[in-house]
Amino acid sequence: MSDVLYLSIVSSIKEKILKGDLKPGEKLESEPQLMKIYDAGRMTIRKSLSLLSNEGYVYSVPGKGNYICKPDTDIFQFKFNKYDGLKTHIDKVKLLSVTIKDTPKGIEKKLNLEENDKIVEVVRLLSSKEQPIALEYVYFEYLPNQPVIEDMLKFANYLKPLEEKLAFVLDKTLEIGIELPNEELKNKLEFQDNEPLFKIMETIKNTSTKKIVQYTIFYIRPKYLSLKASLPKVDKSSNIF
Amino acid sequence: MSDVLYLSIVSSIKEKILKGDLKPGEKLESEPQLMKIYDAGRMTIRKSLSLLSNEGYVYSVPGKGNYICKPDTDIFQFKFNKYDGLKTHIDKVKLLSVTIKDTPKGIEKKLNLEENDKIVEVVRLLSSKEQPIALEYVYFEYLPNQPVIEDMLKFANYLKPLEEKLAFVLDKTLEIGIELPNEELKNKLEFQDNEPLFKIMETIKNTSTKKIVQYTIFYIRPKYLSLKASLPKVDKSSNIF
DNA sequence: CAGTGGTCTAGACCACGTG
DNA sequence: ACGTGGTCTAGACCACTGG
Repeated sequence: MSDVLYLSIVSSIKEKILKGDLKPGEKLESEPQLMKIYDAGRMTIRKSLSLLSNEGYVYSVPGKGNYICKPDTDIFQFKFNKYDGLKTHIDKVKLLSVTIKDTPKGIEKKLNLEENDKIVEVVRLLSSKEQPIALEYVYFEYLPNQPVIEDMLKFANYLKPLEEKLAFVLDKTLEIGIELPNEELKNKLEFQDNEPLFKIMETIKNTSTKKIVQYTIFYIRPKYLSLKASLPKVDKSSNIF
Repeated sequence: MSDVLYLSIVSSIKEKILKGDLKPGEKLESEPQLMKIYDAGRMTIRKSLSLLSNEGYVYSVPGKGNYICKPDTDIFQFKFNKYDGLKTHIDKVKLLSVTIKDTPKGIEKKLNLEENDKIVEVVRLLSSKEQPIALEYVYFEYLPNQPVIEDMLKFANYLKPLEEKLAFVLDKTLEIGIELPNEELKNKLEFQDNEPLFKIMETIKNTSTKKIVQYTIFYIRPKYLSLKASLPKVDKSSNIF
């Protein structure tokens, strides 16, 4: 029960679905019927249906009716940030190298570049107070006259401000894999056993220009990374309907 | 440009955001102003704002105004299904064992069970035409007089029908880790090197009863599992607003 | 054809935030 | 007091679906 009519209608219908009175695929009462049932105007009913639709409970077919969804339980959602989402606080970010290369092996396809283009490779080591945790390789197109180096030294996540500015145009993709470390990785991460590492590949693409802005490979020891996902929750925070 | 007024308003405002004329944090024109700008009624303007809100472009503060969002770029979404989401088709599902145990070590906390409760452990091997791909341990409470065994033998995913019926009440959680296989895992998956495995832990909880319905550990060779995630896309499929 | 959902308007009242 | 967004209504017209 809510003091707002359309929310109380939402609760009522949701309860019927949860109790099983309304089953996936079944048709709801028509909107004129719902108006009578809940003593509400049409737009109020439709606001309720809109909310239920956003939350994945209901869909509608023009000319036919409103129906209960058969929900997809296979979509998981997880919040992930290379720097904030770790189990340990990152105390040090050490810039190992910044290299301008002109023959990137294996990476050129990822960045959609021509053969003559140059790319910047940034290698950074992330450590807690005690020990190294992760190694990061960042690749992006080399554009002369762009002073990125200073920002890289200053900020753990130097792309963050850019991301917030361009966020609506950026499309990020993650791929998670496993890799057994080679000697270089072992040395840089300062361990000697054959502990496998998470290999996280992040691609950032500008959807306007269709170009890949950045490609990152992130190696991290599993004990420091928590990869938890859950079914997407719909935020009811919005009041606009 | 769309033949539907509120959609054309959405496009117009979205374009302004993408071009950078409207920046995150900035205030939109007030609703009465927007009514004049677009020559539309209030509810039409609000429908547009509603859509923009659902897609993460706009939020509103009662008594103040509508604002451009500072989007969160750290939430990734991926579609995952233990059985359909693999790189290889699963040809065989071999039931290795079904055991009723009364002292589950390490699992009892996960299932919120009392000490005297019994649980069922189901071990299954999933194989392609050529070779074993994944090993699965499923744990759930043992309830006498419930013939689950037959279903388990018949269906690769025996919980699937149940899931679809109860989907609105089920809360699924995934955790992804890495594990170096012990001898048992190596033998069952028929390989001898030290290839690390994805360890995927799935918890299924009934949100009504607050009980954990099922806990699954899924070991899979990395070459057969594709774990790709992207920023959540908002489906504009819904016509209810 | 009647019934359904989709779009849109004009207008009302409220609670909230700022002066 | 005024402007803002939040809720709600009554009524209109349209396109689509079904018998």
